[in-house]
Amino acid sequence: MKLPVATEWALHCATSLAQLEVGTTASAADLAEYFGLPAAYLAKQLQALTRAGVLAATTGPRGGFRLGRAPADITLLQIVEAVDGTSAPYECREIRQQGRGALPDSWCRHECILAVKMADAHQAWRANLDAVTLADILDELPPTAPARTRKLLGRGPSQAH
Amino acid sequence: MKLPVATEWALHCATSLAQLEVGTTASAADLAEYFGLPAAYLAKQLQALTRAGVLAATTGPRGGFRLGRAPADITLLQIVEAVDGTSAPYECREIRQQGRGALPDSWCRHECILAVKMADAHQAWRANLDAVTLADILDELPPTAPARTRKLLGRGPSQAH
DNA sequence: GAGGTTCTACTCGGATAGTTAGTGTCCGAGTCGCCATGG
DNA sequence: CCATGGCGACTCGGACACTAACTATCCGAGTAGAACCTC
Repeated sequence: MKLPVATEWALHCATSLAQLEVGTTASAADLAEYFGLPAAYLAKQLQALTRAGVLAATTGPRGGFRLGRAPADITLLQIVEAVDGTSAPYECREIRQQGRGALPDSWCRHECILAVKMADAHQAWRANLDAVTLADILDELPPTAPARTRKLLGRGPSQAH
Repeated sequence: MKLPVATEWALHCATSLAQLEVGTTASAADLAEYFGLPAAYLAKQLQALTRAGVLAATTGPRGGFRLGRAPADITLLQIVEAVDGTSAPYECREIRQQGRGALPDSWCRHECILAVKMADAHQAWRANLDAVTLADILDELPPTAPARTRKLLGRGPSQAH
């Protein structure tokens, strides 16, 4: 059971984008340079986050990614499942109904107790991540962090003239 | 994040072995036929369970696997981590200290808050599985299940003469 | 008939190939901003 | 000087190779049991 490495990338990128002024964007290349990551592969993950509604993408010059919802409405679970998928790690293949010792159907009216317990644990994991929002994360950062992030990463909308 | 298919095998094999009389063993080939699984690969997983102390192995004729401890002292977590390893699914690679936006060391005195939250969720998952023992599972099975399992799978110690 | 010995067959255990999912990369479609041009 | 049209560059989006882990398999070391032989 191993989460993709990109999970960490997604969490940090979302946290950084949450620190920018509303209306401000950062391109995939900017974020890649900011964290020292492969740009193309990071872009792939940001696309997944966009499909999930966590981020919103704008094309063209001065375009890039920004948060798709308010930080208080984005949970860590949504970010993790956007890049890793929503399927449960334990998949019951009903081996109790296979082989020489296959149980009769009458014994399988209820779901396999082992699968239930594994699903319960997974739900506990999900609930734990779903209880933490990006707003909660921002509260834990040093007060000077947003200003620093904006300086190094932020890029405001067209402000010429 | 995906658990190996062998996780289900391990859980069901341990549950079945827990239903046998004490002193009774079942070989890897027996269990493989009982569940309709590839024998050699299943044996590899049973070896892992043996290394973890969940099972105990006996070689030679009439040998095989049996529970290494009392069912009440074996938790689902021990079985799962025996086959999947104990490493956490989320591995923090400290990308906050890499790239253009690398944070200074003074900001990294505490562990990354995101890594903490991910670790918390993993611990919740582990605690959930560690709270369920094989004895708990046996209590949930139909009363007639152990007799059936013993009949189809069990193979008592030498009873010749 | 009893004991010892040998032998066989069965067990686990680790080392060796094949296949799927994650990782990394590339190129193309679309869009916004800038610049030159004309009024 | 201002409005407009065209152009260019930058952006995301999806399609194509490469690597690591899980899956599957084989053969070898060790041991308990049984058969056999001897006394």
